Amino acid sequence: MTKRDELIKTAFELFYLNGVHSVGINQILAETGIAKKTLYTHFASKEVLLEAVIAYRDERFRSWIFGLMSQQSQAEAMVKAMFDGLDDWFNDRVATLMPFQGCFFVKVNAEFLNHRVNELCFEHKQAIVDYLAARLSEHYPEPQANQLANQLALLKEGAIAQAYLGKDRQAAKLAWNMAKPLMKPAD
Amino acid sequence: MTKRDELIKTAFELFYLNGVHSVGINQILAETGIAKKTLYTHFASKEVLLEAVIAYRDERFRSWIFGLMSQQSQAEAMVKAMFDGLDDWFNDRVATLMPFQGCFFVKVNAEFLNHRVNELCFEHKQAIVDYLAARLSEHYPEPQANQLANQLALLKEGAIAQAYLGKDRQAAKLAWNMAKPLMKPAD
DNA sequence: AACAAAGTAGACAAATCGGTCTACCTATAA
DNA sequence: TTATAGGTAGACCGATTTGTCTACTTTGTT
Repeated sequence: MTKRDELIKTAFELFYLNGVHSVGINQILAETGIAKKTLYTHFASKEVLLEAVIAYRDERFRSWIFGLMSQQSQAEAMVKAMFDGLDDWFNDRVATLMPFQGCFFVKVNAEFLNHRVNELCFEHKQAIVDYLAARLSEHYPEPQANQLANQLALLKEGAIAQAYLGKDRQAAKLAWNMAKPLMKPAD
Repeated sequence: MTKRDELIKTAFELFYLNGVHSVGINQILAETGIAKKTLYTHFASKEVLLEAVIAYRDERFRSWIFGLMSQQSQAEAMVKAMFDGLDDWFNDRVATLMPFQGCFFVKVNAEFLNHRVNELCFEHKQAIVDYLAARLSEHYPEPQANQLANQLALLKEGAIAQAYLGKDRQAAKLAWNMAKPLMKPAD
């Protein structure tokens, strides 16, 4: 792992747990044992580092969840794979992600206003809705496929919120119980 | 309005928009025109001020939404009142709240870890689930009433998340569409 | 009238922030 | 061999942070 990757990974862990503004550059350096100059040769500023961290988490999260969903060809099985994946995440059975501490993008988004990172966080969420809509459009006519994608995205966000702040680690199962009847009409 | 209340209100507005750690004490003082010493006679620290701000928002939000829900005696009408209220909130038709910028408690919670404010944010969310469960227990047997309360809370959190980060101001309507069939079994 | 509480204005301290810089040390590739 | 890139250690800068303090003024109550 390059120094650059080490910095991104450690910065993500600290940002995810404590928030972006609570974590100083010096804390990241102390944790990694990397010199300050090295950080600033790879990243022009803390903000640029944060953008790289967002891209890192985005890639990791999406390839994980899309990997699960892409293994299923049927619409209902695909959606179930998503909620089963969330259930694994909430209960710390996903090694590739960190121990569950809510949604990183929701957290980062909360600390900024009218900022570039807000757009990056939005794009992550939008990418998931887009994937859902694209997959569902093979099994449902429009505009049902699109509406269903939005319903499922709402259930997914609700599950994450309830699992984290609501401390309900079973929230993914509850969400799937509500999602299942929505899938019935077609498929 | 006392100086103390002015400080709480302005601090809330700034924290809500920009995040707690992004807003300095001096910024709150400049906005209110109040002297620094006055702030520290009312609040021992920024943290104590934040706790007062959380209590302020908690009281405002709960009395608003419970006020809407308590006007309805039927279970379905009560729940619809909640989602109608959320729809008004998302679309800035609620004067008593601020222009919609997501959930304050979710945002504050994101900036802290293993901290007293995390507990206060949790308590706010729990109070709403508790109210829902109590009202529903008059119309549904246990454990259905309790499960329904958790389902509705998940839909509410999902709607807030989608309305804010997902930029879907119609999310409350979508959530109510999913909530409505859940109410049918009894009532 | 007098006293206590609450207010203002702002200097100040100590710590921390992001970011720059110097001086030196590898490692690799031309 | 030698140049170039990437690395370390850490002093340093200016700005900003929370919080304290002094000196003075206003306000309300007894």
